[in-house]
Amino acid sequence: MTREPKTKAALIEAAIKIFEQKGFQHARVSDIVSAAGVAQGTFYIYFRSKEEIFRESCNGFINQIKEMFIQRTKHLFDGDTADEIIRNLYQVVSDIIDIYQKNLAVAGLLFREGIGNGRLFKEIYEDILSIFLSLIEEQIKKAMSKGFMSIEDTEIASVLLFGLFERSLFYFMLIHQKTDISKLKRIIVDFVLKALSFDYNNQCASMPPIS
Amino acid sequence: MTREPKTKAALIEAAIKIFEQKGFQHARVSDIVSAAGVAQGTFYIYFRSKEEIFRESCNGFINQIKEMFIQRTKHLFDGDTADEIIRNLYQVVSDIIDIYQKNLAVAGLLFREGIGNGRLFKEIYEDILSIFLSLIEEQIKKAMSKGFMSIEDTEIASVLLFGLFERSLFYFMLIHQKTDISKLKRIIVDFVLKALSFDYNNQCASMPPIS
Amino acid sequence: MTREPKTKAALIEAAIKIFEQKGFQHARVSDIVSAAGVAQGTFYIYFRSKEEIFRESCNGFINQIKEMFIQRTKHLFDGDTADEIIRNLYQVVSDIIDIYQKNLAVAGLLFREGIGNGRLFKEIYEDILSIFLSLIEEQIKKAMSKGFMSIEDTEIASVLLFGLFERSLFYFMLIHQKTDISKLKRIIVDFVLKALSFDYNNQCASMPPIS
Amino acid sequence: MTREPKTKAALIEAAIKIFEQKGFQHARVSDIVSAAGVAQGTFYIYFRSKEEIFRESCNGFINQIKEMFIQRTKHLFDGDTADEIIRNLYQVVSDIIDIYQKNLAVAGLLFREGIGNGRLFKEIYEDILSIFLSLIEEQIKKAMSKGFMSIEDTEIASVLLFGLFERSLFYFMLIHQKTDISKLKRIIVDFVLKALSFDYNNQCASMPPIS
DNA sequence: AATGAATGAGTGTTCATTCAT
DNA sequence: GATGAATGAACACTCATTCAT
Repeated sequence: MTREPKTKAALIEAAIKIFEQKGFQHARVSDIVSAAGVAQGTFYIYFRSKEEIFRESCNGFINQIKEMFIQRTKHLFDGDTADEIIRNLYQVVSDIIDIYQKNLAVAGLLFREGIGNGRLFKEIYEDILSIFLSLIEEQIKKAMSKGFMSIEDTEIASVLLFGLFERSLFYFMLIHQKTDISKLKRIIVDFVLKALSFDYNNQCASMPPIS
Repeated sequence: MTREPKTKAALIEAAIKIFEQKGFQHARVSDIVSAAGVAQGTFYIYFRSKEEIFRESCNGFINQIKEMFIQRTKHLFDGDTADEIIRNLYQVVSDIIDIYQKNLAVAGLLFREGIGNGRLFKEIYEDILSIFLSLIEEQIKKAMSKGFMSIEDTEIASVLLFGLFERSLFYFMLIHQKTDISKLKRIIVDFVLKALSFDYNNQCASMPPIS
Repeated sequence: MTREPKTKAALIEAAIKIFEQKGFQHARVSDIVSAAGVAQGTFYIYFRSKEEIFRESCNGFINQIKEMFIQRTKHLFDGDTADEIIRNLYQVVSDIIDIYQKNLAVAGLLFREGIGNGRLFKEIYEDILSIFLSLIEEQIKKAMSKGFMSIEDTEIASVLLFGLFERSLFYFMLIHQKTDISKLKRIIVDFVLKALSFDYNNQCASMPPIS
Repeated sequence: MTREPKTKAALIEAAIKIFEQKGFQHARVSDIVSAAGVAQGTFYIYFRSKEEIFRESCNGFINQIKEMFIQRTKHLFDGDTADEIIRNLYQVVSDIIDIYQKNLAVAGLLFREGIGNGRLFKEIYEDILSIFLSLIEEQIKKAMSKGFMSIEDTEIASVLLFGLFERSLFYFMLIHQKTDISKLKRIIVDFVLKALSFDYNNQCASMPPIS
């Protein structure tokens, strides 16, 4: 386990704070270092540039979501009843939102500042996009093979799902921060399943009482 | 009606081209004026700042979509059969995508560069968001009152729909420009209607053969 | 005739002064612009970089010497008596030294600062070197063909002459500024002619009383 | 006699290599230490500054030439025939060139980088200049007193000789490395002697067959 | 309306040097 | 002696904006 030096962690923490406050463009490296309590030059021991610390600042969040998603979806369709699958899906949605909430500052960075700024965008946002699109598509295909749903074009469906997720979290977490989160989770699951022509069968698809 | 002077139009055209090439941040006013074939100072006769020309560059596109949307949705639920509504909705989706396609450069500006960049974002993107969210929500309420669908929370539904639209067009028009557009239109309509628990009734909801 | 803008000339003049005082490395662009009485940004209208103004500062001097040399040596060996040639050569030497003296600051720049500083050196000094070596060699060959001297290797001779000139002017003009210049001119001519086995014949090679 | 510690020697060796590659200005202390395989801080145990290691890097070469010159010229005019003196002078020239060749990297440093760079120049180059000028002048006076030559101004003559030597070695060793060295040695001796009005008498001044 | 030379505030980055371990 | 993380002063260069013509 390579211990991240304290200084680097302090710089990242400071960077997130400053980027959030001023936006990427208006954040000065000098703001970051003074917030981190280190000297100007120290910054360049750990980061090649302001862009690099931006990227690294986003990584923790991206990786958390990615890993969680991969873990949680492994057994998403292991159950055989619709009910089980609904519960599983709810869990995934719930976890994504929780991670989003715990990393609100970074999420803001990523979806507000990361998009735009030319170079940064291409490397960060489009990466995330392609990673999640393939993860989502994989799950849809699995669901289809298990007979839970029938979709004409899995790529298009994945993109629609991604967009629906990304922008709604962006809106409700960052712009309009007042919604009842557990209601949001429930509605998203329902919306998604219906949109994907999920076969609710004759089972009573009651939402789980999970927080 | 004062016609836009030639010079101003040339500047906007040049700005779109340069913003598209280099992104807002890296586009220089000097790039824009030299692309437009006018002098530095001329720029400031027509625009107060680089931000202003950015905003004005986006306006045509935003207004086209907004006006079309308002016109087309006026009679969206005037029909009484599901089939008519499906046709109407398809028309709206189709028109949005067509306008998007005709303004690809500006759409790219708006959804790539407009998001982010602090000040610009707040003023442009969140404006669009709130305008479209209320327009969408209004339609959903109309649909509910006509008995075509039943939605738990119309605000959340609007946000989900907006996100689904915005990001999917962004993806298929700007990043991954190879999808069969008419198929995309059809699938979006279907996806949206299912997600909104649209009551297809016992009618044969065949998609119209419209281009 | 393209008029050099006043501002550019002022910048070059200021640059020469500042470079002379502080050396290339320690001269700040801000020193130069404030000496020239213009704004920081104005510098970059006329020069791409600090290096570029250095190069341009040297050009006037280099070109003066080069043109004079070419003009003066055209008829260097037109005379048929040794005496005439000695007079002509004296004229060349004298003119070089006069130009050197009139451009002492720039000459100092070139031979003190221009050598070294990696990139600058290669482009400026070695250019001058090759230009003058070929000009000198050409003259030596002419002198040989006219029978005034007999040299084993004209390239080596040119290099020796160039070095002898360059360093002695450097020394007597810039380091040790107290020598009797007309004596120096006379001795250089004599030194050079002897070194090149010039055939003084039986003529009385009295130096001309030219200033 | 305290032997130079290994580390110091490694640093000097590395410094010469890096200075040669990048030039003094662009050589970083960090380049030198990493080439020497030691830590940043170690550098400052042995050298007060980047300038100091530059100076020390040049010292070996300068001292070698100086010592050789002093030794070899002790008996330069001990012989009474011109032939002996020619042989002796050839030996000096030959030894200088050999030392130059064995220290090509350092010689390059000194004559490319050492000149220029303000402070460094004054302390290093002008030192060398004055040392060698006095050594040369001393020899010329000795030669005059022995009746081998007759010179109007020994200082000017010394400067001319120094320049001729320095620049020609610089040129043929560092810029244009293809000349026949033994030919160069022979021609320099001849050039110098003629320039100094050396009295070849009626002796057969055959060059020695030394390599 | 148009010009384009001039402005000058703003900042990312470098790197020689230090010092606690 | 050796380390290497930390320092922080220093500066070239950019470019949106202005304004006299």
